[in-house]
Amino acid sequence: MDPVQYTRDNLADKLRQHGVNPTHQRIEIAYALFSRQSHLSADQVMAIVNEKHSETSKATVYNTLNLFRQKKLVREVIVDPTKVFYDPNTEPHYHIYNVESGELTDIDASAVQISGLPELPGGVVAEGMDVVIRVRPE
Amino acid sequence: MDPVQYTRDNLADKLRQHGVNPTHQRIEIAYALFSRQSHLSADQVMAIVNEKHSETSKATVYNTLNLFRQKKLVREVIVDPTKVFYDPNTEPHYHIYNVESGELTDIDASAVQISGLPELPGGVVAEGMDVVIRVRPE
DNA sequence: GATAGGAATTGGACTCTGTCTAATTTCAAA
DNA sequence: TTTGAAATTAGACAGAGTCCAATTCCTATC
Repeated sequence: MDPVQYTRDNLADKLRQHGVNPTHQRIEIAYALFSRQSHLSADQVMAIVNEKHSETSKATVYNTLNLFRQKKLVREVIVDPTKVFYDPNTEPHYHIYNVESGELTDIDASAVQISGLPELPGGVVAEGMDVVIRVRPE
Repeated sequence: MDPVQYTRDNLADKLRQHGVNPTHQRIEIAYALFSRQSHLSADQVMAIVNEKHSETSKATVYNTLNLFRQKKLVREVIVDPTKVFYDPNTEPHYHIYNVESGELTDIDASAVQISGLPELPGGVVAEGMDVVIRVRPE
């Protein structure tokens, strides 16, 4: 599957495999997400990418994250009403969301069994299922 | 349980039962949500409540919806990255979300079985679980 | 009825996330 | 070297939601 260690080099390949032209900015944004393997908001991506020198604009960060989503390099996680998180893990999995701290943790989907879901209404196809366990400090 | 027909009168009682002082504006907002039994955004609530005469400000709509949520009269549904929906159904249930149309449909939770979820990390308690099936037109 | 005081409501300014646009820069191919 | 499409950019803009100080509304007490 994916390499153990993400480098700018193998990320460039990954982008190409998904039909994304690997520019400097796109590689840096991909590196921010994949090297951490964590859920980042556009804001956080922006801050990481511009840590050393300002090199990527807000517009590019948003353009790129939307492009990555379309090309299925990342997945959106919608749990916080104020911002979207981007998840570099595109394997089926679920989330634990701490509503106080905003912390987001993965749950492996392979162990989870869900049964008894109804038929979908006619004319639509499932795109995915999100499961979020909302928790708060005891 | 809840009355078959919601009236402004029995909604005032319902508010009181949840520790909410039933003012004119709060009753109208409750009526908008409960009489329709559908998922509304703050914007939609605002429009409904001010349909005939302008009688409730934006600040009050937001204040009231947040109060209703705290008092567990309604539940937030977070599926659309741009706005929160408020759901007058506080029984456990899940959702089908049409990402094209924005349409939100309930799934009865009692028929659904979910097993194999991991232990929660220490120091937190579950507040609820959201299940959203994202669909799009075929 | 009059008054007082806390609760609720209000307009409007403000913040924040995300989008849009027109101009500029980059880059690869010829 | 030229050229043209793709990518990036700054900054204006849009929409959801919050905040705050001022006003209005209720209710209890006299």
